[in-house]
Amino acid sequence: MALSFSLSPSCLNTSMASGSASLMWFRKGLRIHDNPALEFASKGSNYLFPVFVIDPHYMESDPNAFSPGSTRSGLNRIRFLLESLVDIDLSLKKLGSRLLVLKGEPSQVLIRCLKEWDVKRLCFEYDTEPYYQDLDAKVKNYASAAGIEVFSPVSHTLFSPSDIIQKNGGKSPLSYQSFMKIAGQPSWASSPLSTVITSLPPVGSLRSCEISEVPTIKELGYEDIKQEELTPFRGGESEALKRLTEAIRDKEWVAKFEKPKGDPSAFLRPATSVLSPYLKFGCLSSRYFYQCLQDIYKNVQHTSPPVSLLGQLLWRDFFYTVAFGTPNFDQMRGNRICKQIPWKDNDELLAAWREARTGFPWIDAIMVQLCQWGWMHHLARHSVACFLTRGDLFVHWEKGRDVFERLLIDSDWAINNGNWLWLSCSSFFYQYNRIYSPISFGKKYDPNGDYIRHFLPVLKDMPKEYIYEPWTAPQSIQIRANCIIGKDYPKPVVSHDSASKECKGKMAQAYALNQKLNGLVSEEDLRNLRRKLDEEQKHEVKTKRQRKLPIGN
DNA sequence: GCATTGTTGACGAT
DNA sequence: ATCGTCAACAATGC
Repeated sequence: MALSFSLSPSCLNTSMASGSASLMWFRKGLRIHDNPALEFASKGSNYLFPVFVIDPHYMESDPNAFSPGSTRSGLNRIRFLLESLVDIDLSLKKLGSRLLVLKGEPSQVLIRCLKEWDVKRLCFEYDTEPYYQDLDAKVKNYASAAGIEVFSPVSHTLFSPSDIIQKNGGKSPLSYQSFMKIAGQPSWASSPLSTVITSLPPVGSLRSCEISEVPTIKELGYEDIKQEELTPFRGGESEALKRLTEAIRDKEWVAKFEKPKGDPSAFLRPATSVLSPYLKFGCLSSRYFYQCLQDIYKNVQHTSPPVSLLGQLLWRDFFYTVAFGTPNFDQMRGNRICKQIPWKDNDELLAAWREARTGFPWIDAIMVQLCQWGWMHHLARHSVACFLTRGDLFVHWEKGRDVFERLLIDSDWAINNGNWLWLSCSSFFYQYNRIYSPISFGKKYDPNGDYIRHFLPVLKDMPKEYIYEPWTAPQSIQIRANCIIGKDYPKPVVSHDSASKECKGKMAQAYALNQKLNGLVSEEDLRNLRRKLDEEQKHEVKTKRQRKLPIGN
């Protein structure tokens, strides 16, 4: 199908003076197709400078991090980004241009480029994340003072988050249904107009700016890591379009797609499209994806949002909108939509979870897949997120969020935080009595435990009767399976039955407090509740011990 | 105030 | 495979 997006005529001012230069600043939106900023930058300019800035904060090796990578990102995602940059560089070269890679604090680098190259027009995709809101404000301030035209279109999402918030009376909708009601159809949904870029203006003189090619992982200062320990997913627009074509070739699969029915244990052929990392970096346009889906839907009976494939794109927009409209969205404190809950500060439990040694094979296998692939099925994410927070360990969702943010190749600020709020029953979803069992949830999809055997080879010879609960295997079986529990594979860090019961009790008390104080729970209120819960637990342990004592002693 | 709804729980009965 | 039960939440709409 043709790429078909129109820009409103007012955006297309082609009467620029000759000799003018435009700068296209790539951040997300690492694609040529459906890229309004790139298109606008290339129109009516004699020179085009396509720039990507390597932000040391994001890219520089950090030996103190808990996994290989920078302070903010694991190596898998850094590599995915570099692959995406190589791909866009190749595409630009085919169009008579190239990618100019620079290093440094992005606003400083950008401002220097604008001066040096006498840029008259600066184009970049609008970004709703707080980091870019701050950064972009600096760059825009400079540009407007210097008389540089700025074009910053919303093209990462289907809708403009600020439009939706405005339509909803200044607040973002807080449920999917209310979001859907307000959103309606995207403005561009039925305006097919092909805008395939066939050539680009040449890159002008670079003067004294230091430009490099896209660096390799090694050049960024990282050790080479064994291929088999890295993600099987390759970055880039070409790969994204290939994956999309493959996914939508099976029209029946697209029409019948129901997210909650997917199999989280499928790893040879994942149950979902795995387009999320490409959407995250903008290697794939969500709007192009949307139009491809509509193309298929119009001829066949199909599932509907929220469970359909289209529904997944709308979830993405939903979280982007709430995240944009909610101050302190990424933390509990000061977040008006987040329940205040006295989470435990327990680094040992957190480390056990993060390092895949909780002793629950289903949980640990998922965490290994996260570390190796940087991707796991949505329901697998639910399992481990629920386990860490309200289900078993009662560790703060922000801690789990940090681990996902670092390791996922598709980690996306709005969506990741939104889902952690959801799974921890801090917002959006509140039925804390519905807990995923770390034993039976995986078993119902994969009774043989093939997923566990693949990601936890230490358990590969454990009989299927015990693979979800290896600590219950008789010693003789453990010996035969070459896996002694407590030595080769850990014992469970908690008993799921008692831990989940305890969690439910804590959630009930925390909810009651939030309700009583109308959500205005102070640090002190939370401290008091935490103390109360600790005392109750001590008492509980004591009475249990007493019950165990032989009668008559 | 009350009924309904909410992307995806576990478990047991049919 | 589909249902009711368990125990039970908040937001929404009437």
